[in-house]
Amino acid sequence: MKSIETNIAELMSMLPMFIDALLEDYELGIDIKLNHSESTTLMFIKKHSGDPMTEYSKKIAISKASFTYVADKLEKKGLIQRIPVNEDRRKHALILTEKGEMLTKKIIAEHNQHIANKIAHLSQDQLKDLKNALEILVKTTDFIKERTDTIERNES
Amino acid sequence: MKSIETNIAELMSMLPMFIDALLEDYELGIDIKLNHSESTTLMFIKKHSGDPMTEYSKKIAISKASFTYVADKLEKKGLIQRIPVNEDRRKHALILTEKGEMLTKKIIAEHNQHIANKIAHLSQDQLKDLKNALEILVKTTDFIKERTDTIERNES
DNA sequence: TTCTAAATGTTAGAATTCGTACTAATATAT
DNA sequence: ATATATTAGTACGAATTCTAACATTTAGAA
Repeated sequence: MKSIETNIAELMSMLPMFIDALLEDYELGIDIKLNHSESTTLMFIKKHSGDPMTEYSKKIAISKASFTYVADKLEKKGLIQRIPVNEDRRKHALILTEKGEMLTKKIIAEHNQHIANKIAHLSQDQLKDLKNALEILVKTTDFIKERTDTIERNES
Repeated sequence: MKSIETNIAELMSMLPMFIDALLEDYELGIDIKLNHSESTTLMFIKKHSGDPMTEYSKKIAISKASFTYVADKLEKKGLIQRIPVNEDRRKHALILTEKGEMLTKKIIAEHNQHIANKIAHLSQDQLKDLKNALEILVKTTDFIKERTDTIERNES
């Protein structure tokens, strides 16, 4: 009999396949070429604008160094702007340009539609279960991160 | 009021952060250098040995072209072997070598321990909820994949 | 203060992944 | 039976991500 922790560890390994299944065949019908990191970044900025760059790099789960590359590309395409933060001159907040705003609206609509199509044949009960499951993961993420932060503070 | 499908689409974007939170600081205490794709592949082969390469590439969610690179590295390190499949000579089954078996045991133990540490402060109820949530995602993955396969067959 | 440690973002080069095209083998249709 | 389409895996160049090292700025301690 495996422990529940072991069960969870094993189930974790299936998550990339879940994400892949839901994003399969996802292609943006827009004129500007954007990869997944770029479009996801735009969506995060639209949802919560003006955060420093490291914040977004954590959300799309790439290193801050890699995120510099993503931000450069989005800036060159005229979709975002780096804004120096007065209170902390190390930080650079990101905001959408006018062009970025308009494009991101389309991206979000297409993204939501794509996912909706993928789960269109699920029953209402299955949809509710799926939504609840994802909410559990979000809560768990917060819980783990809070704890991690606390530990790090105590160590210093 | 957003539709449940839209809620799900938005929640989806948090999954990479969830995975990241649970794998943070994960380092293998073994003498051979392995990246995440390599160690995950070994664990999948140990769990279900002898599948053709494409099967594993789907599980770790990289393209089959990229998986060739991963398999090459594991083979050069003496951890796996490509075995030609008689019934279908296009396919190459993967199996662990003796060395690969031994190493993968350690990897699995360390992986499970790492996850266990990350969720150690969750209550029993939280653990149950998390396990159930992950199981829902696995079921949903299967459901979506079945449906997709059916659609593809009908289109041809 | 003043020294030290930590955080933010960038750079450079290596490692990994991707997209496309290709060969070989199999499945399907006519 | 033959032609056509699909599948498994690989090769190669481009794109993306990573790690390590760095400058700058801020936070904390002595």
